[in-house]
Amino acid sequence: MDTTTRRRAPDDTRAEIIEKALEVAAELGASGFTLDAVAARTTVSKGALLHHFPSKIALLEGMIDHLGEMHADSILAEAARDPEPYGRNARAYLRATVNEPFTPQDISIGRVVMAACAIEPTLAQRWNTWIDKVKIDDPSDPVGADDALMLRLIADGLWMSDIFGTHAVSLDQRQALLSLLTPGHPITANEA
Amino acid sequence: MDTTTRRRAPDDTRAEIIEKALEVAAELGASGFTLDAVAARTTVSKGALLHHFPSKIALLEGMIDHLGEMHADSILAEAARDPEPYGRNARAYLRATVNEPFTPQDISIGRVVMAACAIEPTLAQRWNTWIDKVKIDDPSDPVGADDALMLRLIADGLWMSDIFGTHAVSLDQRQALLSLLTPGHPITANEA
DNA sequence: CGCTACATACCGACTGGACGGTCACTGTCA
DNA sequence: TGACAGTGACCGTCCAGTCGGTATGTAGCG
Repeated sequence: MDTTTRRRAPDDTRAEIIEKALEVAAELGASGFTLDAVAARTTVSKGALLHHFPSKIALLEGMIDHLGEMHADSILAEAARDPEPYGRNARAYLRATVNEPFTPQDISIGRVVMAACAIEPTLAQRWNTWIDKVKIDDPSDPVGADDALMLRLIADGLWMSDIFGTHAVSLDQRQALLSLLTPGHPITANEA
Repeated sequence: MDTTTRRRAPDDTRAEIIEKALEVAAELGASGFTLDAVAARTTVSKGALLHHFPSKIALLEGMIDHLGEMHADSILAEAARDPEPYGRNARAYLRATVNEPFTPQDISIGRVVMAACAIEPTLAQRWNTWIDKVKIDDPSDPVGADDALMLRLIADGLWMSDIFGTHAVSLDQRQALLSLLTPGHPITANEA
């Protein structure tokens, strides 16, 4: 068993492909995101790419799983460092999603993912699955469901605004949105 | 000047093409939205289609202009029938955008527009231009800019949620979001 | 330990179809 | 007659996915 084996572990190859695919998405955008472009950037051939991801959609699924997992992790990490339990998860979701300004690469990747989800609805479902994992298992949070939803909608709207360049939202404004939820003061009218 | 002229006014043809293009978008989705499919549905040929819209992007621009104009109108209409001046425009934006549940056709068209904007950023700018027209020219509204922005982000987030099927938001919850803005009670912390 | 058999990673030229866009031409009006 | 709506066959490109083949592992077996 040689440490310099020529045949790598499949998981390594898959990981490399996804990593490079994200680079291509970041640099070339949706129109330049082709299997050939991705393969050209990896150390493996297009054949190997198709061997590990049997279709373009399968590759996008892999990318979305990767991004979804990372995003879910960062939401949980934000929640873990938030001392205030009230509305913690919703706040963490907003922080992890749009707290810091996007790089041009982030925007480009966001656009590719967005286009993919718009063209292939199953990909949108797959993303939703990842994000759904976060809000589960926190009955300890006394925040009203409506308020929590409100903050998530704000986060999503802000994300879309950043991706499409709709509104210029300052850091102060983002900060203000984070302060919306306070214990015992429901924002929306019909709390349960 | 014959009323049954065989050569129609160009504007009529353009209008028909855009109308039929939206039908194709509604029924076939982003992957089925091709120039051939659009031409096949109109009374004119593909050549005429390309005569009026010299490229696919030009056609999408025409569709976005159409949708943007209609949407801006319906926002203004909502605003006009709202007796409460405080936050009127922001509320109207939310109402016009996501007050009533989307039909599958609406969702499909939304996805096509979304994909187009994600792939071709200039289209996103074009949409923004239409929507920007609404918030202009209302210095009479005393609502804080931050609160107005908040409601717009909620509306956008809700729109995206409807398009991607992320959250199931009840009519009651939508109603509650409309009640967020009340005079003299800023929601966000740092009102000007 | 070889030897065989099979599985899997990988290669890259090729294909087949989709699709955006062109063009030479006709018909119709002012 | 010039300008323009409109035609539809055609073209060129792009690109996802295929396929025959090679290289490199591993498992069984005497």
